[in-house]
Amino acid sequence: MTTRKDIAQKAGVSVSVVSRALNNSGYVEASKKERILRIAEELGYHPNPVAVSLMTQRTKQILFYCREIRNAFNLELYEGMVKAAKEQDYLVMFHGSLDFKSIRSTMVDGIIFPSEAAAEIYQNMVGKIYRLPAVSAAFGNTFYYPKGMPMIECDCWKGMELIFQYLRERGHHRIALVMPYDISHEEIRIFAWKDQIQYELKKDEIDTYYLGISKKSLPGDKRVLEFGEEREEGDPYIAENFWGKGRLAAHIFQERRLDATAVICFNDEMAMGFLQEIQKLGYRVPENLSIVSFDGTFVRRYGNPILTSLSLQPEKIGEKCVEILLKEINKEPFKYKYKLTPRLLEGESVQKIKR
Amino acid sequence: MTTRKDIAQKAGVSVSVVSRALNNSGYVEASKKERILRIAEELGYHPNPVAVSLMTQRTKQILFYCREIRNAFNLELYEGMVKAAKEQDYLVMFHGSLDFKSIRSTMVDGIIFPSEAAAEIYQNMVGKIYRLPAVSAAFGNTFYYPKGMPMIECDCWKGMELIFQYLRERGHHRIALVMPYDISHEEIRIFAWKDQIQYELKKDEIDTYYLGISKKSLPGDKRVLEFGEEREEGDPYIAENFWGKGRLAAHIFQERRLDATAVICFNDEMAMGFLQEIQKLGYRVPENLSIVSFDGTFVRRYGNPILTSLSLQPEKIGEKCVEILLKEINKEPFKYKYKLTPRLLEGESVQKIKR
DNA sequence: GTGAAAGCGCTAACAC
DNA sequence: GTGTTAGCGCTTTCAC
Repeated sequence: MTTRKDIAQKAGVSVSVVSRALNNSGYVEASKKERILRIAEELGYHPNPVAVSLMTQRTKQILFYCREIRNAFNLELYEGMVKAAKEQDYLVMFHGSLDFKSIRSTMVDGIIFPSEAAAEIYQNMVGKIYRLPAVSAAFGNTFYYPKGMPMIECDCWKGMELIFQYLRERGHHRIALVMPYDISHEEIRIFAWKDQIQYELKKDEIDTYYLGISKKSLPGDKRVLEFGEEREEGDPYIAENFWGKGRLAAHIFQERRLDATAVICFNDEMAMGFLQEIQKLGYRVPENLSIVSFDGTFVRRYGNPILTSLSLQPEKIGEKCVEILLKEINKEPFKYKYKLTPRLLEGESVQKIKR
Repeated sequence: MTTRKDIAQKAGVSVSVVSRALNNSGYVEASKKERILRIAEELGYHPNPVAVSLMTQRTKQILFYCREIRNAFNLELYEGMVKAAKEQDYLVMFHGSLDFKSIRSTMVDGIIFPSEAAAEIYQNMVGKIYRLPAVSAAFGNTFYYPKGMPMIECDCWKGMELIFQYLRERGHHRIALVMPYDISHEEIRIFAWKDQIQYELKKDEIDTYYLGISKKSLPGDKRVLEFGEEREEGDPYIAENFWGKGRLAAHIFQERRLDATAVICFNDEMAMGFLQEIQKLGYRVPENLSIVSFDGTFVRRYGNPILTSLSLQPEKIGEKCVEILLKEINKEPFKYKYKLTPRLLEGESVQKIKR
């Protein structure tokens, strides 16, 4: 690799002159400058980014600390980040198999978390001693609340309101909720659903219409697997991911003989599993049953019918995360809370029903 | 940030002693070592990765140069890379919005390309002057052939043979091919299909059963968009991506009134679009029409019915890419060609038919 | 205008 | 065993 020293030697000047010529800073005799530039070109010179980083104390890299790369929501978050980062010559690295400790031996200027939970765990483990600028995407989780980290939030509460409004306008009143968690989980979607559904369901019905796919929600049900848990051979429809949990939810829905006319799913992946399996069980979507999900990612298109989904604006969240993180890195002022408004994306999975 | 200097000062020794103590190299008096380690712990010391990189001339980072992050195949390639890289403490960066020139200001020890085409373009543009270790995933493309770069190939020819064998065993003989390219494109899947289908179709039928979704294949058809091209408002079923092209292919299939009993799709995303749209057009899958696609990624599960797909083993390719790239980086011996064998993943989209 | 020199945080050869 | 020194590739200050 050619260095500035090589160029200096060939041009018969010192390294500092080369540096000034190349960086367009300070005084350099015009003819010399030209010669230096030419030689640099000839030698195919490019500055060593590591040396520049050591000098400037900036790596121009950001880490997106995220485990689930197959989750379309995370992908779209990432796309937003890349877009915003590019404008300021930053690169975003996508990584989640890193343990928190080794983040410190990663060449980054800052770090982005995909959720309050990840952010807080990090904060407690290393954030206190290692003060790397960090921001987090957020969804109104009330349990985890990392202190001193800016949060970019999409308003899930508002989102649930929008979904209910949309469904009610189309005649739906008995509306079930499909979640990968237990009903007492500190999740804003659950609170918001309960808040809405109290007008339509009796108190003792709520538990029935809540389809929580977790061990706690379905005690003793062998079909439930936790995230990442190995599936036993031969089981036809369950899996340890959102899609598999969605499929299982369809079976539970049938087993409970629910008379719900609409189902709201935690995210698009779960909805895909639910949709597929409920159709296999003989339901027609949207004729017998309407489905709406959260997220609004591109996978909603893969459904047949295409899913109606509430966009949590992942790309915008991603962009905002980078914007704020870079402010933090550059010691510019920023706020600790940003709130984005969700938007309903109409698909084909909801039908108007007669009362 | 604490440095070794800080520790040295506090411990009353020189930086080199600290270095030796921390790196467990050379002689350090036991009691001093202990003290140094304790102070490092207290101060929350971690070595500056940039400085280490400058010193060792290794960034411990690899770049996966890839544009399409929404493509499940690329995602699974990436997952394989991450897995293999982790074992050797390497990080993989996912990036494709970088122009080739700026790769040079990225802190990486090597670079991985997702296809022969990308690899060759890079090779011609910067690879000749900038000799960064590089490898590429490959699919038997015969047009692009980057010299001097190791290629990890999954055998698409063999894959097509497997698909035909599978389909023939189930009574299929009139088999169409859905591709995002023109029939004269240098693509091994097209060659292999022609090679197989010559036994079952007459020469002048071949063009009809080839469903190429490209401007060249469908001259004057306004519904065709090139990759990345903006879609005009209001068009219901086309798009500038694999999924949209798959949907359009379904319409072409119907318009040509093809009597094919099976369709082979370029990849899972195209198959998802084709599947969805062909069902909307009234075909029943697999009862009226069977579908097989290439790739074998997780999105095949989102189909209803679940797609039967030929796995090109993306994770394994990704792992192998990293394995070879690291050999290249570490100047260990390696071969220039590695070939993986594809595997058919059965789904629900193929049915046995009576002759 | 220019070049020597110091320094970013770390390593490693070498003298003591 | 330990400290001094030079150097990785670059920037920047400061004499000249």
